[in-house]
Amino acid sequence: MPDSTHTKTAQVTPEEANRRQALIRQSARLFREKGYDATTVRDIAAAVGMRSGSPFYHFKNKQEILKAVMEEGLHQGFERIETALAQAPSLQAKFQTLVRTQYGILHDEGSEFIAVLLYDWRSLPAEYKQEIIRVKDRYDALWQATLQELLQAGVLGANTDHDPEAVADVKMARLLVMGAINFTVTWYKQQPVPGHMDLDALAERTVRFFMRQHPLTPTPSKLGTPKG
Amino acid sequence: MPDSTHTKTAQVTPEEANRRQALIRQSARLFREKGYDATTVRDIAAAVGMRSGSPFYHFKNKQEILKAVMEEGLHQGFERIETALAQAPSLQAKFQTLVRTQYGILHDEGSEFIAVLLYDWRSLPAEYKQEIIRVKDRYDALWQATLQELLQAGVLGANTDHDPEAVADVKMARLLVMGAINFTVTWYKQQPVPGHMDLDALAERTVRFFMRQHPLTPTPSKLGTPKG
DNA sequence: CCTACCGATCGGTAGG
DNA sequence: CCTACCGATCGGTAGG
Repeated sequence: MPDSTHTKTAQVTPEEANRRQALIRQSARLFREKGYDATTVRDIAAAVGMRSGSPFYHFKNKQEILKAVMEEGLHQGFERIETALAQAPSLQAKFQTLVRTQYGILHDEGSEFIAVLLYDWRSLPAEYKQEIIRVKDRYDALWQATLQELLQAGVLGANTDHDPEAVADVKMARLLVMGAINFTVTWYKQQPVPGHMDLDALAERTVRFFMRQHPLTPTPSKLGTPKG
Repeated sequence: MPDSTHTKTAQVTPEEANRRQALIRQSARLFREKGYDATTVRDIAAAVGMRSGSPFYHFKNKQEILKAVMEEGLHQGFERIETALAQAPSLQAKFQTLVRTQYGILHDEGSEFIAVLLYDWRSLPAEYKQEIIRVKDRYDALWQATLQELLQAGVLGANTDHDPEAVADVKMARLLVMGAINFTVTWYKQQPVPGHMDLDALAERTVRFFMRQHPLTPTPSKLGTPKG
């Protein structure tokens, strides 16, 4: 239908971009639901009203669709988190909005991209992984910076007997906190039931578990500190 | 080779049990490495020195192999955790051994079963899921009991302004702590490099992040408590 | 547990 | 983007 001379690397029509976006969105939904391997290209084509071979007009192969889903998730997520952080009035609010935003990214309807990244990372070819990691590093850096501030302020985690400057400690805190939150993709499910814990409640409980209301005066450490 | 009249539901020879165990072990290794879907029955057969059709002498289908892998993991894990808890001299030691043991279960060589459960849960048919969940509930109960004690003692998490009796709080704490630990399957990798963080160090850092050395006197809550 | 095999599915392509 | 199709792979089975 598009009569433009599309040489694939040249410009794409807005119409083509739309179709491509539809494929990415529906693929994310299907991957999240059944997994990358269990989703066939035929499933994806059917979800956007195409015939089985047509997705390959937009993507070289199935793996490129997966890569596109993950990139979309990281870009959307980065923007959402950056915006949220910019509006937070305090350090405590930064953490709260970080957690709440991440839960939205993971669990909002139509936002299945990052869950797919978490679930189907193994299915991504090694070459593609490198490209995605580069974007993911920027995403993680937003977390890292905020968590470092929280550690320095002495309001994150159960103790203050760590060196708040130590990158290793900040990184460990990030991996544990993000791990706890990201792992909710395996057990949390939104439900429109009155008594059910919604994303606000989930975020509030998470924040309360990880963040102190008031800074602690450092307690004498009972565990030996390895060196230095 | 086995000349016994094996009617499949009747008794199995020790030799058959051995072969079955070998299939489970090698399947776990392959599933962990490549994922359930990406592992073929031919891969599994080759790993134990069988021909492609022979695993079906021991298992009705591929999904039953997955189920067996998960069951094996839960049984082994339950025993390891139960034993470890029984030997812990104090409440603090209980948490430390719980965390360290879980890391062993997730990352020890030859202990890929639970990682497969975490990674490939989606691939398990619904009927099988129910059976596995029954065993998993007992496993989680060991954690739940210990975490409840820790919350009551006021040494777990960043705050004490929760009701230590509230089951919902204990459950949330368990999901967050186990989530953080279980999520390490996505980023932690054992390496025999001198400077590399080993499982002991990983456990120590985790414990230090989640557990206070000394109980806190309850701080006045700044967040509104929803009801009651 | 092997041999020999099948039916179905699936990613991907040629040619318009 | 459709039509028509292919080559390969894969889970699973019959029959010994």
